[in-house]
Amino acid sequence: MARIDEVAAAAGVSISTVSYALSGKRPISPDTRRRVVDAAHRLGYAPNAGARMLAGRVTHIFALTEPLRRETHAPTHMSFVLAAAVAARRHDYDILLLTDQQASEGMHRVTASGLVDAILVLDVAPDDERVAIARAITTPTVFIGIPDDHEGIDCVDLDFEAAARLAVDRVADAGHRRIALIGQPESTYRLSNFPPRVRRAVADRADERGLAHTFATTGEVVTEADAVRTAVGDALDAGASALLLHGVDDMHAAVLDAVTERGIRVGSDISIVSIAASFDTTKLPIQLDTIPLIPEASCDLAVDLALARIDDPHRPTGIHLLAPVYRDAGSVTAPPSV
Amino acid sequence: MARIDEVAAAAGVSISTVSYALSGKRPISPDTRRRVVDAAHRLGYAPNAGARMLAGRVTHIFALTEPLRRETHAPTHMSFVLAAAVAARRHDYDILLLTDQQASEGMHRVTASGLVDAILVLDVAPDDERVAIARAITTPTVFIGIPDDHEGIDCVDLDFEAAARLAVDRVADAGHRRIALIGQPESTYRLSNFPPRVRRAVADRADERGLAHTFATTGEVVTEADAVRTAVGDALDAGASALLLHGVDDMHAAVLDAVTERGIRVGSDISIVSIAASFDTTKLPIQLDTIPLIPEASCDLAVDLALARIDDPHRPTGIHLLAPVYRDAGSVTAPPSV
DNA sequence: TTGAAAGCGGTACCAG
DNA sequence: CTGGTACCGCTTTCAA
Repeated sequence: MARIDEVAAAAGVSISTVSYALSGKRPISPDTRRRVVDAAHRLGYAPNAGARMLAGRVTHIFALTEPLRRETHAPTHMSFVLAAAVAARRHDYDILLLTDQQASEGMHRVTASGLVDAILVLDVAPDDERVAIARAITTPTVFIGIPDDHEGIDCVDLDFEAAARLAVDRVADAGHRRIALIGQPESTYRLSNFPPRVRRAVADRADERGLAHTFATTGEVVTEADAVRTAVGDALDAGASALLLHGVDDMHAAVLDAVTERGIRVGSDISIVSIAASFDTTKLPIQLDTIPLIPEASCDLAVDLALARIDDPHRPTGIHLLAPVYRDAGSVTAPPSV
Repeated sequence: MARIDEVAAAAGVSISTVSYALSGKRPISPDTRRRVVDAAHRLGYAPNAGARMLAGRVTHIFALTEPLRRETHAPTHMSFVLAAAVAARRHDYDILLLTDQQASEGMHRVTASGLVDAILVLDVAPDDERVAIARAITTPTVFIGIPDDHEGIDCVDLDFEAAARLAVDRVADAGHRRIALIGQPESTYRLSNFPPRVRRAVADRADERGLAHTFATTGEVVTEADAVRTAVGDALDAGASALLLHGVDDMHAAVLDAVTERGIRVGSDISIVSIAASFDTTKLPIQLDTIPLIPEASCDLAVDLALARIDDPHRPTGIHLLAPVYRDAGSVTAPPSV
């Protein structure tokens, strides 16, 4: 807990010089600069957080609201939290946790007390209550995920439509003429924002490319292995030679099970692409081509957006989409010549 | 972002009166007190975090170090984070996240900058590197979990030995004479601190109670379904009428599978108790008697300890064990009369 | 029971 | 290129 005046004394300069030498906010001669840095290092100096928050108007803290609800996929969620923390630290920011029960109370509180410079919103729901709060407070807020009503707020997410098109193009280019999209449970298409968009984007692109296409959901509310089996069976019976997957890890596993059971080999008898998977697909028993939803990418961009808005509170808000990336794992090949 | 002077003006009192009226640190007439509270509420006043940290010497922030590594059981981990956040909020504290890569750097940084009042350590390993750091810094640090070398540090955890004894007593009281402990994978008994203790406590208590007992591990490094099946089979062949389980969710599920396959009914043909499960056992296909490891209990106690140490930095450190609680779900009954 | 004012440890402006 | 110093907003003595 060394203080700035101790560093100043040790370096034989004034405290303002120490401040400037360390922040780099005004030119300092290389010599003094070194003396200051040395002294600071030697004393283990770090500016007092409270003093910095008071004097500067910057806290160097982001709040992270995360619902932590039961239905949240824990591993995925953890990756996002970790990615957010890493991205924040790269800019000398720390992460303050706001859990669900405090979503509203917490966002208001950190704003009123000036505890944080910006708020990052995780695990965004289509009708997320935090949208209203974000509009009501002055603290810059960035959503990682896109709610239905996103007027006037900053959002970051994967470009799902582009991802869907990329997947269709890939199998079309490989020569497939009949494809099937294996999707999420029924209810998801009513409750969530993106599954319907992916579905439509796939259908539209398939039409453009002249591909025959089918679509199937995989359960009612949660993924059901039986429903997946049926969906895969129907797709194959309809003559599909390529499957596009959009869903959780369980669904992927069930698809691979169903395919394997039939003695069909992925990457030769059938081609598969996973769209927007947010889990670690390399843990699946068979490696799949993937257009992943990458937590690091989303969080990096979110942090950049937050910093930009802190810098200029009046810059226009908007949705920022991440370009999809295709990860080839050999699960797409030319269709078997019939 | 109303300030204290605005509240003072609105209430017609001095700044210091506002401070005292809100903190309750000195007697204020009921009348002025109400006026102040009203004004503060009306203006949405919250003390500026930076100013409070500077002037008082209290940040109202706890750091939470969490490794977030791959082998961590994500759902369990999330429960602990949530429990810590809730416990902290009850005392007007927020949680600042320190992820793995920053474990050392972060703990030093928050200490040097006075960003937090105390540090909570999650997901403690037997040879945890954070022990050394905790000793080197002045910030009060509480471990949720007990490392091998815990000299001079504060730790909180379930009393595993007591839990083991409780489990043995329960089945012994129910009339069982031969029991089996189904444990963790081999490597865990070398790498981790508590599995061996549970094993020994079960064995000792069983001896005291005159019970025949066996023990089996369930894999090499990770839980293997086959190993579980074998372990269960051996136990039954040896005539065990009660099983004690100490392991992860997968192991529990595998045990229930193995038992069910044999047409044996839990709670009548065989009795089962789960010891120190940190996951949600109610999600298992069959409800089991449990002596759970409760995140809320651990975190509440950890926060209390942290506050106590902030209050008195010189109080003696030590291990604080939580008394085990038996949750009856009907899976223990008298052994079938042969 | 209340008020005035001295810091807390930085930042950044104003000088030089 | 460097130094002096007026705040930042609150807590907490010291006085009344």
